[in-house]
Amino acid sequence: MISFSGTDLLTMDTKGRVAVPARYRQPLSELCGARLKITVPAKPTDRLLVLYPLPEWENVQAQLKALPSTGPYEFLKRRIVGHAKDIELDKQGRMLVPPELRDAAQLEQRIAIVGQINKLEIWSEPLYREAMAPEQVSSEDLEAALAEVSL
Amino acid sequence: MISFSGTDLLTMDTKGRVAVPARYRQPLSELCGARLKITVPAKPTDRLLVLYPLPEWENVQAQLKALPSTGPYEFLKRRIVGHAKDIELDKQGRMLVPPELRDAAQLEQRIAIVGQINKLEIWSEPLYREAMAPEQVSSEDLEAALAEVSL
DNA sequence: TTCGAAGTGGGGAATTGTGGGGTAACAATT
DNA sequence: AATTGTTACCCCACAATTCCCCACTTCGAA
Repeated sequence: MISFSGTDLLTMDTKGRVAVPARYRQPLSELCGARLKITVPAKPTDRLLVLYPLPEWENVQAQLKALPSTGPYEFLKRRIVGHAKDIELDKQGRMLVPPELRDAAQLEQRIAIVGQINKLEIWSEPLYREAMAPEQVSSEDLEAALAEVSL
Repeated sequence: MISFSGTDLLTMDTKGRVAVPARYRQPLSELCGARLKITVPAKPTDRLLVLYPLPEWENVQAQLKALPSTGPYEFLKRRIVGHAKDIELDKQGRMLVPPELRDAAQLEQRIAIVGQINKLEIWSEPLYREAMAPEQVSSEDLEAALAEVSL
């Protein structure tokens, strides 16, 4: 299985195309013929997109399917599955981000692609910087979280 | 398992390459084919990079993956995994530090590589000197910490 | 003083990211 | 059904970066 990590700062061109970082291309091609699924994240306030290799997506979808159709579960399922679209890469290794998802994540020219183990996150670069700024988390909370891991 | 210790003062060239201290090369090659992972430290205010041999990184990543996707945990995971990139050494035993990490740690020409048991730290030399200055820690705090160990 | 190992620098080829033109596919409209 | 317009995908092209190789230099040990 692939493991995604690291950030790539890229530009989305006027046609809405974004290059998938070269280091992922061969692994993705071997794993699933570079067939991917793109959708919105679980939290409606988060401004980013998530990109799964198809096998990973199957796993996500199975978990969602098992949820009851009530309240927040139904919301979650409807939101995530309802926004999910297929992605393939063109011959230069680029994906075409669907317009409605571009809007949803407020993507402009500058993009950050962030590896998160089983998925890629796609951010507007300015929004990503904001989200990663130190003041986004109190140092007490962070210290507390750090106490639970040994790095 | 390798144990890193000691400080090496080196220079990063204009292409962003830094020599890995020679005494680590053979052990690293035997342990994991000199495959490493470089990323940022947990605290967003710290200006340095951390370098793990791949087996050590697997351990770190497993711990992070187990964290919930909420509040400071999500921040921590997104930050550390999101910045982690693969490193291999060229034939002269140098690594190429990715540009976005160079920036994050404010690396310039003069670099300090500091062994820390299971990982290497990579500092800008001036920032390292600063961080190691006596006034960076209150002597009361230090005394308190010292009470917990016998050296 | 010589030798070897380690750190440093740079040339040149290959890869990667980016932009844009042309054309085929599709939808919407007349 | 014909026309128009839009979109997506192919190709080519350019620039920047990365990678590979070779070479110089410094320093300590023999």
